[in-house]
Amino acid sequence: MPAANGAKCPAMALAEAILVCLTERPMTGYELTKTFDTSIGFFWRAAHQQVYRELQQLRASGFLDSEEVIQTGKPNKTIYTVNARGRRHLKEWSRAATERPPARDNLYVKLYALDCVDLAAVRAQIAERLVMHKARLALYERIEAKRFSGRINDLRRTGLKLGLQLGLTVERGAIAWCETALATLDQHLGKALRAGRERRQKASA
Amino acid sequence: MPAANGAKCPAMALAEAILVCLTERPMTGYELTKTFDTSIGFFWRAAHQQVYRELQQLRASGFLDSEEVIQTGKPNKTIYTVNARGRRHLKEWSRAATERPPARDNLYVKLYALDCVDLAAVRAQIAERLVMHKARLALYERIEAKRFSGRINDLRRTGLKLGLQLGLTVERGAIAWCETALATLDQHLGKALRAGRERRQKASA
DNA sequence: AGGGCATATGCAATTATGTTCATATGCTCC
DNA sequence: GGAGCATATGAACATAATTGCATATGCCCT
Repeated sequence: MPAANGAKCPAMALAEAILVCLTERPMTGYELTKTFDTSIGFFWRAAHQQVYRELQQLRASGFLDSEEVIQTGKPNKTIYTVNARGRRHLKEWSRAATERPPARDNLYVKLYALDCVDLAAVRAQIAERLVMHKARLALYERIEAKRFSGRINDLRRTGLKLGLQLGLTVERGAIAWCETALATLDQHLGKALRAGRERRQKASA
Repeated sequence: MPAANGAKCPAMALAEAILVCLTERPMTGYELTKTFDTSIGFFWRAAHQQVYRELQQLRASGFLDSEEVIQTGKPNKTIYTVNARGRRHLKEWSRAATERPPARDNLYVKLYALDCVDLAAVRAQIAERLVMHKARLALYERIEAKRFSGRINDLRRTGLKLGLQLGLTVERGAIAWCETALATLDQHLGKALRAGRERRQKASA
């Protein structure tokens, strides 16, 4: 299989997510992995095994240069840098249309057949989501206040700010929805509880 | 490999998405495929090949009963029904915690390194998304008006309405964000245009 | 002395998802 | 008479993502 393919720009976007991270600064696989746990990890997750595998492929494709750094006391590390070809590839890839990916959220599937699920369990799952969305929102707000409060001129940070704003919008919407959903489900659960109490009273009468 | 596994409830949720569809009514693979193009397809997509493959596995796992219907003029069809075991499995599965899946949207990756992309192309992609989100919102609003306007009592339709409300929230947020993003990018593109004009004027002077 | 964590990397296997190709009939439209 | 669509199904291949296993050192805490 030839490594070089100029024209074709397929999906496989973990590769591009890594390239994009490395345009900020050269990094090791280990550092990249930590990035996929935090910043870019907000919308794209990858385990360290995936990162290392993809790095090798990107180097084989000629998009990355690598430099091994000998260390004492710790294992040696390899620092990867996006080269000119990698940057060209990224710009080319950015021109390809982006499809909106489907949500593929198990919670939505459960919602789709609410009469077939364990209602109390699903309620609890939505409550957990609410906590998570609130935590995420608080985090995004902290980042906004700390790093994106003033006027922003450079393009790089403009993109990051837009991403952050998208995150804020998504979390706020999700929080509002969770609260509505919990209220709605509680009505149904209350009904079930009352019905259960009545049955038990009749039985004991 | 044994088909029966009571305790284990792994991810693999296309299977559950199909089960959930079939709890509404028994269907053929062909009908299911159409469902994955519309209603459940709003958040979970699957091609007919995936659907047929999964149906066979679900039948092998003992979650579905199947009945072949001989037809003339058209190919014969197989109608699948969720049996008691399938329903038990679904209820059991509904109890497992749901992780929020990562967005994995290429557009966000491009946003993440806005200084490395083709800015005009990305702007155009956001504009396309805006059109798509507006169309989707309009569709959801039509569905809401037609099928979920009055009071809803049964659990099944409550779940669907909650899903619809989530969709409305998501699309409205996305539309607002796209409009902000386009305005922001236009400032940068305007700047670049003006700079280009100045360069050309100096060159011709 | 042993447990756990941070650093640093990677192979192998499995699961999940997506794409290409294949088949077969009858209808309608041009 | 051919193009294209609706009906109806599936094998085989290809890509992507997750999970289990594996290694190695130094530090801190108990």
